[in-house]
Amino acid sequence: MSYDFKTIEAKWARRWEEESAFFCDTHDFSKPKFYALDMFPYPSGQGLHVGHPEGYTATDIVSRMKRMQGFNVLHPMGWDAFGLPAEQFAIANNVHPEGFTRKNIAHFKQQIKSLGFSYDWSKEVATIDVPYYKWTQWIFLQMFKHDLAYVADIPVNYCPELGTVLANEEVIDGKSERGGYPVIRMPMRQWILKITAYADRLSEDLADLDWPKSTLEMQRNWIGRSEGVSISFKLDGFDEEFKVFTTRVDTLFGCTYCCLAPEHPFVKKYASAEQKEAVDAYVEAASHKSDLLRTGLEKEKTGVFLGVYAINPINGKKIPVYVADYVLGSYGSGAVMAVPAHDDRDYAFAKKHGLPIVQVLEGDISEEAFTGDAKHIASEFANGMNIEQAKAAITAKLVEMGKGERIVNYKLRDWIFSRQRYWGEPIPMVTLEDGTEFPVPEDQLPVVLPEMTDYKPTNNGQPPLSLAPSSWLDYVTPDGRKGKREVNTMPQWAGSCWYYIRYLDPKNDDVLCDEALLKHWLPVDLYIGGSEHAVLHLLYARFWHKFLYDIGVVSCKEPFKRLYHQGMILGENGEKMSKSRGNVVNPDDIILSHGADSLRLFEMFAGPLNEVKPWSTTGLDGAKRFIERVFRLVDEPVFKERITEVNDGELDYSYNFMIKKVTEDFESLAFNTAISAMMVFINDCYKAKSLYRPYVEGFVKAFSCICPFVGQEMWSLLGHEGLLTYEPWPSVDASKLVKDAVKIAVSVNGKTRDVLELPTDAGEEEALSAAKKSEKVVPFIEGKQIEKVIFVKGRILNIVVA
RNA sequence: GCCGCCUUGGCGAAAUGGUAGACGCAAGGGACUUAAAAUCCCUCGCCCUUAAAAGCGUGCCGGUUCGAGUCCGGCAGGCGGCACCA
Repeated sequence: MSYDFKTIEAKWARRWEEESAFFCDTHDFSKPKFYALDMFPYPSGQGLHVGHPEGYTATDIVSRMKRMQGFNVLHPMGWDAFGLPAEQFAIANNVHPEGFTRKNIAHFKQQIKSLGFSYDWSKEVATIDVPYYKWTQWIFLQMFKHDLAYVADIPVNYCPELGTVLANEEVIDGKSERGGYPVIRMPMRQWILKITAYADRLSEDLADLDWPKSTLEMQRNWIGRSEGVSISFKLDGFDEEFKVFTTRVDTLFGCTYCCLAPEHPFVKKYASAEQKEAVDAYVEAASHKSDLLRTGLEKEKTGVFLGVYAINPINGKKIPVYVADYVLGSYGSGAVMAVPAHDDRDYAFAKKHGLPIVQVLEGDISEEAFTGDAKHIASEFANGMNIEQAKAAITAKLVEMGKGERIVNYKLRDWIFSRQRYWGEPIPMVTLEDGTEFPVPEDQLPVVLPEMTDYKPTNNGQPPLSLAPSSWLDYVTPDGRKGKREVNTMPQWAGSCWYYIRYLDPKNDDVLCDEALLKHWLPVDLYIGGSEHAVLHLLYARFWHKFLYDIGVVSCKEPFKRLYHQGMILGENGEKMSKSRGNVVNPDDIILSHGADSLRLFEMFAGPLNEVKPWSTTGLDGAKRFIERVFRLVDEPVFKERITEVNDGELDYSYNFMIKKVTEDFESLAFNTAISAMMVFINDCYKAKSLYRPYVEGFVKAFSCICPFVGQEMWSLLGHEGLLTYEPWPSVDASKLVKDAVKIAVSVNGKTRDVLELPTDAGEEEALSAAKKSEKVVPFIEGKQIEKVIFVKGRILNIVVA
């Protein structure tokens, strides 16, 4: 019987299901724990694509190995199920988004099951489940109680096409992250989470994480911590000061004007009578510009003189104050000191408006600002100092004068947390008739989404829930005050902020998770998912986790100890898979044509997990061919007969080397090289006269992590009744890894001339005398002075001649 | 513009500073077969060559080293992220 993947895969999928083979008793603390987590998918209408199994196979391989190594492994799966596409589908087809979503979940689940992942389905969660989002709402209430959630009328990123606001993280080049629709700025009442209160810790704690460097860097840049000095400038003729933030306090003597953001309160208040008209017109125009226009393409520095002056605190000089939209209202204090000689933007602005340029550091400023380090030449007491020294000296002076203080600023802004959508968690708040915000009491959770027939936002910008029946909308507090429920819902990111916690205890209705389980299982040991979440999900989840730490729910500071990103799988033509390019590969087709094991093997062998790699039909054929080659060892009589109970030693080295390599490579997620080591072993098996049974079985265990169906089938063909799941992981006999003889490269002046076979313990002298006898080496050293000999045992002998 | 990553055969790739190209794909040749498929064996960086040996070779230029794909400096190209953050 040859390799019949359809029968094999159906058979073992059924058996695993029947026996709940991968059930994890989270309350069993007797074994060391291992928590392997996948980023749970959004169950889209298209079903799984071939990118999903890539990351899932990686965590599955590690999970299977860890189980065999004696760990209690938690490997769960769930659904990030709230979201825009379902709502848009519902509107277009006049159905409820939940039905569509549930159908997609069922489809995803069936697809995932057919791929042989060892998930414990008893832990499954979906963010749309009422018992789940009850606790999402509970966490929100705790944040509200700790002053981390507030409402404000603020300028937001509004997407008319989607009919909702978006977080800063969801806006890319002035367009929505989902759909790519234009986004405009407009003021709106919004719920906001004070993520900035955690900016310092979110930035600092990155240092302890085993995460990809690039992701750490992206988060660091996004949070944008910067140390500097806040300086007070007095307005000339008024008893009023404004503050500017600078990281280059050393250049203060070169400050020749100041700029305020259009949003700065002083702009309207202190613009002079003559300038008022021009200033108002400028501010008005700036408020209509979208962020894209204001910060993007249009690099020209515009601005208008306010008609007032400020006093530079360090030298008492009177300098003009401008309003300019290159100054952002949302960063620092919304005001800057301008030093044209040593800042590119200020240079451009000063040139355009004919403002004086005062050079304080040595350097060429004839064409552009000088921003490098140099000696100060016009900074009075700081002359002769470099940047660092001058910063210290001038800061000290400002502090002494009471005009400056060291502060830290962040680029990170608070998280706009409300969406004008139906298909999201209701925000458990009520606006009372007196206008105050009232949190729904915890014992009244969950606030369940009301049944509705229309999910469209109203045309006056009100969220769909504003049309909910009054039985839902109207609320009376326990002490009799009346109010209306919040009609905004949470963004899709809310549910994914804490799902890894709920997996531990998914059915608990009393608390979001049992305390003992939290202590034992967190943090997540291995988290694999796409890098597109580097600053969205992965930042938000860290924020929530830190909050839960502060209120004593979790006991570790970070949720995900080790993070890894799988690389994208491109189409066969090397381009991104897309319907329009016609290069999409559907995993269902592959399972039918080659089987799940071949798909898993191919994706793991195609290249390093974190790299972008193209799909390859012939590569997939090759994967299947290897499985068939492996399968033959226990299936074809000619090989079966070679399996013996006595070890003739022939495969000792090959087997032990393979197991060692595979164990290390699985641990470091280098599956492509682990597989190549397995291929080498199998090639050796084909040449061997006999196959020592324990070696064949050890191989099958390792192989079954990648190809679980055929691995299990082979295990059964080798005469075992049970499942492989908890069979002990094969061990390595290190003594078998020592060879009697080694090949040593002999090089002359670094160029390899011969390879000699020498006893393993051969020393330098033995190697050198052997080399001197080699006819390939002799011509290169003959008649020359040997100046030096470098010998690395078991590796190389390098002879240096004059 | 700034930050990070990457660049090795026809292709995917491998190589604790120590024999560059393991393993696989594609290609070519052979065995088996009436034939094909499957399988098994062999060849497979470039140049010169009947062959061997020598020479060249990890994007480009330079450096460190007995020895560099690997470390350092500069440049080019590609990918990802941020983008007036003072």
